[in-house]
Amino acid sequence: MLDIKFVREHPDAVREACRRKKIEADVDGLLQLDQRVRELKTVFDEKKAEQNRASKSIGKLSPEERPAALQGVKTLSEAVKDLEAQKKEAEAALRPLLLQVPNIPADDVPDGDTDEDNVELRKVGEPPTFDFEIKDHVELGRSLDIIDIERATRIAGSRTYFLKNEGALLELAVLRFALDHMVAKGFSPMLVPNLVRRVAMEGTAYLPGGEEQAYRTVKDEDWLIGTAEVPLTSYRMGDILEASELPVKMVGWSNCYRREAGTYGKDTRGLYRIHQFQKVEQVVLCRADADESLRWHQEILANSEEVLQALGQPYRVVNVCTGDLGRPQIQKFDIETWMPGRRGYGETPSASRFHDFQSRRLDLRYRSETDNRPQFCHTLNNTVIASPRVLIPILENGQQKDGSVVIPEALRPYMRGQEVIEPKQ
RNA sequence: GGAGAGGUGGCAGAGUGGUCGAAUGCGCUGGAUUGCUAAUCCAGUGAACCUGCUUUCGGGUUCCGAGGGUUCAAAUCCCUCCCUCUCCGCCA
Repeated sequence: MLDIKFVREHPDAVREACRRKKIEADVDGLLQLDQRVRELKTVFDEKKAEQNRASKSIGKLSPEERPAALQGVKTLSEAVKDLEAQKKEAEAALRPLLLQVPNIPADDVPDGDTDEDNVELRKVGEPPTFDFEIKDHVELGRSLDIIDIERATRIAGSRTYFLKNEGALLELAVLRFALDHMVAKGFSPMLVPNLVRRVAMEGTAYLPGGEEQAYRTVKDEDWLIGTAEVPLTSYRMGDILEASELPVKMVGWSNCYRREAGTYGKDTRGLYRIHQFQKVEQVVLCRADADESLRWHQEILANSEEVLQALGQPYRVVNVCTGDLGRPQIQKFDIETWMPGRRGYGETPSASRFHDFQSRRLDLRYRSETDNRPQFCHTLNNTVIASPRVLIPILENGQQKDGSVVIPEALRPYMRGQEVIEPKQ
């Protein structure tokens, strides 16, 4: 959610943002309503002040003097009530309009319609070449006896899986490796609620709008998180932080649940697009300073790149274009890892910065040391690693002619030193 | 699941129709004192919004969980909802 003052003062920037992001928002209607709200407020304030003065003086009157004075104030009070109703109605209509308004994309976000227009910033690592016919992760998972999708489907439906044997250990290894990497960088490790109230979903801007994408419990209205970003960013909701507490650097580990509605027939094979996975996620809360925000954006992006590099995975970084950017983001960098089975790069981590778009909804503020007024924090987040999706490149890139898979060195300490996963049959 | 208690400023915690944006304590800021630190003393210290010949100065409105009601007047009375806690039961 943007500051209404900002919209008022920079309507053209807001219209430009709508145009670039291809998001509809009634900016003119919003501005007209804002004007009306302020006019009503001025009139209401004046009348109410008059009433307050009159009321106050009644308290000081003697019992004999009161009845006469009461008559006059009563009509005044009725007029005030009427004005208040009008004002409230206008204010209530304002919020939904404001919620439609997208955040302003950064200048260096490329224009475009879909992810095909995302701009590649850099490639790191060379996709491996194979002198044999490669298997994809589904085939490898079966021959190594580490992934079972068929049986999962029987008991849990589409887009589900079992990880077993080294598959289970490999997932825990990669997650733990990612977590340790972030803890070494000063991020606080957090195990978070996976089931949250509506406020947290709304505060992080997943609701309203994302109802179809999230699971909800039937008896209580609780939501299964699609990412640890939800509880982590909401963690200090409603607080006024001391400036000395910033930046808040957190790394959370959670299960993530996504309905993947509207994706029927898309990415149906294997572990790419599934209903449940585990993710290590980094979240930063920092001062309301665009430059500082940008520096953190680069840093959290680098953190995730370091993890992929340590795992020896070839990847590229793309600057996500306006049409593929969500409403809340200023800018987003996706990291795409080479997946031989797809003969291309597949999305893995995704680093976003929001400025105060989320914190305004969450009422997440800090008291700056310069001027003493509370200000909204800036929020950022990035995936460190999401599994089992990351197992796809690890298995596919690491496969050998004999059907075995080499475990990245960085993970071996978490696998009791195991170097290779051998085929079972 | 059964019974009860409660939601007040950065925090703790008074306040049960007007003198309450709200006592007191802690914290914080400034000052005094002080070999240093601590302690002590004095002063200040909520937020949002509107507005004033945008002047580190003023005026106003709103906010005591949320929403509604009673009243000239509500933190205080009534209703609805949300949330938290305690005890009992059940249980990983």
